[in-house]
Amino acid sequence: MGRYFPRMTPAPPNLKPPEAPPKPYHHGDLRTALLTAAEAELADRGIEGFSLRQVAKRAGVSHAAPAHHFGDARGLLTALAAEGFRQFLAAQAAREGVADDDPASQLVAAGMGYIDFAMARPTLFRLLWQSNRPDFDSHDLGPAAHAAYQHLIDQVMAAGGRSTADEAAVWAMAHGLADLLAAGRMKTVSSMEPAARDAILAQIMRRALPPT
Amino acid sequence: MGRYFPRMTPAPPNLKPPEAPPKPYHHGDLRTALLTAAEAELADRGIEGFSLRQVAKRAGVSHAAPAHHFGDARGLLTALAAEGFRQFLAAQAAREGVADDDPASQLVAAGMGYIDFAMARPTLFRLLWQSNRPDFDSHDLGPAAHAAYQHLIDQVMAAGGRSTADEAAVWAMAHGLADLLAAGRMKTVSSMEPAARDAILAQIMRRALPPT
DNA sequence: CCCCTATCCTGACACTGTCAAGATAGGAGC
DNA sequence: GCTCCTATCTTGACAGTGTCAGGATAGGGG
Repeated sequence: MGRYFPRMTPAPPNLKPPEAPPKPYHHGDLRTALLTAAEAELADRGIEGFSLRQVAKRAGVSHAAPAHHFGDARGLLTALAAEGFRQFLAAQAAREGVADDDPASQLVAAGMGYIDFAMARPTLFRLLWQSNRPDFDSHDLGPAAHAAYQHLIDQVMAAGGRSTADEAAVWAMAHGLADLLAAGRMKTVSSMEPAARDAILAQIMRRALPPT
Repeated sequence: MGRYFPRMTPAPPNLKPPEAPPKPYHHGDLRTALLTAAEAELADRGIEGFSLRQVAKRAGVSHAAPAHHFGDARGLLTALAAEGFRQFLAAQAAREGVADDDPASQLVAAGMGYIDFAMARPTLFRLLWQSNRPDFDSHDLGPAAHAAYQHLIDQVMAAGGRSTADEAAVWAMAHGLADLLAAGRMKTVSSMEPAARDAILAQIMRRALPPT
């Protein structure tokens, strides 16, 4: 079966001068190139407009070249999501590195990293959290996904969280802010300048912290 | 252009006995039938697996019949989303009707309705909040979408909210819980029995309320 | 009774994901 | 050097998709 989404823009003529470089038969690092092209395509056309053939074209290979590395479209998106979760975790670590050492500040920092990632790469964020196209039972995506949000939960515990409610509150607050900001629906916050935005987001995150 | 997602299951033989009822040429209420079929398809195959031809088949009409009523696939999803937002608002009203009269209780009730809708119809919820396929600038979807979440904001004000942070905190908390529950990622909460789940969710929602 | 309009169908097109089969390189062994 | 083996990439095909153009059908006003 198939899906068919017409291009919104007919694409400019794009008359290519005969500048064809002697493209080698073997790419060399096609797997990485496809992942890069896939994220670019995702950002350009969205999850629902994602096309495997378009990714191949962007990487300069034939439409069936991705099959060897990823099996099918689901496999490519699964690999992309796994890599995405690792970078998602890295975004949290980056915030923690420049925050105060006390557990509450570290927890808020993790939440801020959560939000940073969502705002910087909104489509990838939605692939991680709102799509069912990747295979979350995959051998590499499964653990990667679990590790990413588990880190936030660990921080809750370190900050004195004791109940399911404590975990859920902090996670939901970070995730709700991230999702609404990634979707561009919370313009009262997203339109602020970065410093003020960070301040207000940190203040909000603290509300969800375990009551002392 | 087109998309192509293969069916995961080859579908059972489904040998039809010659029970063809004398199907009339004019359906009578095809618009409504298509919206119903569309939501069913959405629930079955997800947003990414949504197919206009499959909707038409489900409604028992030709593949091009929807065009007259909705223009294109985007038009159908836009109409479906608009109706969805109205029911989303109704879910909040239902909770408010059985809650205490004080502003804080009413606000928590609105949040619970927000979550109710997400858990009862997760795919439709994601069409409303995480998809870019509907046209949110449409004449009926635009106002419907705005009214739906604006109601929550209004409740925040009635409950003593004064700042952007107050609005954002309550909205993000309700939305974060709803989204994670709809996606089935917060199993520690979603697997609870309804009464206990409601209690813990209400407790969490109260954390986001404007500080008294 | 005629015609007009809304409604619905048929057929075509370009684009999609996937599969099968062939073409090409790169290296190991000799 | 040469052969052969394997991984990699291409080509071609197929069924399914959204959209458009044009034709068929009903139902109601004159």
